[in-house]
Amino acid sequence: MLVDTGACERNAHVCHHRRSDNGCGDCKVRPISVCSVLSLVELEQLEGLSQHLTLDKGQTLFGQDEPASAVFNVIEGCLRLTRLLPDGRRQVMGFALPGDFLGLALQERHSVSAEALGQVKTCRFGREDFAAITEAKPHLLKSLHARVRYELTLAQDQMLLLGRRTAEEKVASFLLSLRDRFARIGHNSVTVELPMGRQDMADYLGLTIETVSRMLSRLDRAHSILLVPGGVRLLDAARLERLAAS
Amino acid sequence: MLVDTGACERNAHVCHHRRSDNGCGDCKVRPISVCSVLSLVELEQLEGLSQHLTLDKGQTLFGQDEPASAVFNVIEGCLRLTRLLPDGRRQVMGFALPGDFLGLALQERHSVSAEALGQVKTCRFGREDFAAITEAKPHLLKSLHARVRYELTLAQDQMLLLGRRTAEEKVASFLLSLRDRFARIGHNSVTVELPMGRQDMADYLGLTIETVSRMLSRLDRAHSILLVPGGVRLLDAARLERLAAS
DNA sequence: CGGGCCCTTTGCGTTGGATCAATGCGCGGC
DNA sequence: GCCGCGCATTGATCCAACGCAAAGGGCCCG
Repeated sequence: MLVDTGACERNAHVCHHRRSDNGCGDCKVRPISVCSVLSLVELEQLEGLSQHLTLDKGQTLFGQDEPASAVFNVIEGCLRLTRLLPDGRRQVMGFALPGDFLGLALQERHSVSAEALGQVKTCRFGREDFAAITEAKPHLLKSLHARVRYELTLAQDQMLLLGRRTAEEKVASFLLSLRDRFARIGHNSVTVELPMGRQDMADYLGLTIETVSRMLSRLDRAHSILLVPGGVRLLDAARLERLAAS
Repeated sequence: MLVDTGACERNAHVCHHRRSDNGCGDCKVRPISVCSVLSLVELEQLEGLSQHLTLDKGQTLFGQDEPASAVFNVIEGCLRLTRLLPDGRRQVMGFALPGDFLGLALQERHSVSAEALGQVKTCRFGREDFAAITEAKPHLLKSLHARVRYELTLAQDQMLLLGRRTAEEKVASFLLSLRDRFARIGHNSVTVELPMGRQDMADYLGLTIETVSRMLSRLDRAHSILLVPGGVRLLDAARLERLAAS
């Protein structure tokens, strides 16, 4: 559970050049992002204020307690959102996938750090710029509002999971929710990719790495899942659902 | 942790008569509620759409999975927001105090039940009515938005607490956060009132009633707190802070 | 293709909090 | 005042998950 506090990489690659090839118009995640409510004209305005930003595996998009100078749309890849206690205990607050919006809470300072779990592409907006846009566009505000409300219900689900579920239920529930999230962004498959390591799963579920590993092995032995490199194949989703729901 | 599913009381008292004595104009919680952003003229419009609703101890304002027909402002008293698993395990998602808004998530159905921990007074708005008001008043939407964003950060704090803190840290942290919440609504005192029972605290913190009791006794024995009927006197808040922060 | 690195898995002993079981205690009703 | 009820406390035991240690396996790099 203790993690090293090694210096983190911040040298993300910013595309300053005009994005003629991939503007907002043909953005892959537009239909599932907060931008989906904007018209083509509005998208063009937005485009001028945005920057593409690419991160490599392990790089930090922003760190806990840093001033929140920008917000982001995730276009590609997966990020880990973590909060660290002074003594090194860590809680993973969530994993951001394509279409997710980072900085919803719009606080002065980020309450979590966001780190890339693989190559990640994001769309960056300056905080001031973004505040101005939402001010001017009530339907964007409503879209953001709907998204925070959704995030709040997810957070409450997670509170129930952390407070009252057993290790096995936690792991089963995690695999299913990840499958559903991937399905919603078009990755429909019985094989669920796990872009995060065991330690990340453990810190997300309030467990230790050993317990996560043991529960995965147990589910594997029971033929509920099949452990494959980089992911998990769900063999008996119904059984997992029963475990997750209780 | 198992709770009986006895029939819950719903016969809340509704004031249908015109509230000449206590309109929104002199509402006690207005400065700290989402209504604080409305002008006096707007408040009068709002008043026509609202109903006062009084609950006695143990009565249910709304139940989990019921269609969400209304939203509420808490005026007086304290409510417990709980989510129940099919097998009876319970998670208390939070406690609502005066000034709090119930139904922020604006879902089709309530994801929690809300039960009065003592006498409670609320201000009720029909769902449709309320949606129409927020549609018409962007500053109210912004106020709600700010509130959900705040709730989201609270939920994340709670996730860290549930996932990574020890029993003693959980209890210390709970007492401090309750003190702070009471302070914000004017109840400034070293003695923190505990309107909820031990079981409620346990279900909020992901513990059992016995563990909560033991931790309170331990803090008492260490002279960090003093257990008094109906509450707790914080004797060494600094020590509690150290425990809570780690 | 071999060595080193890092992550994962597994075994085994430990433990924090759960569970079980009394007992205590405040409060309302009679 | 005394009884009964619902909650809270305390003690004794248990067990799910933790912590440690060692072994396994994939992958990169020379």
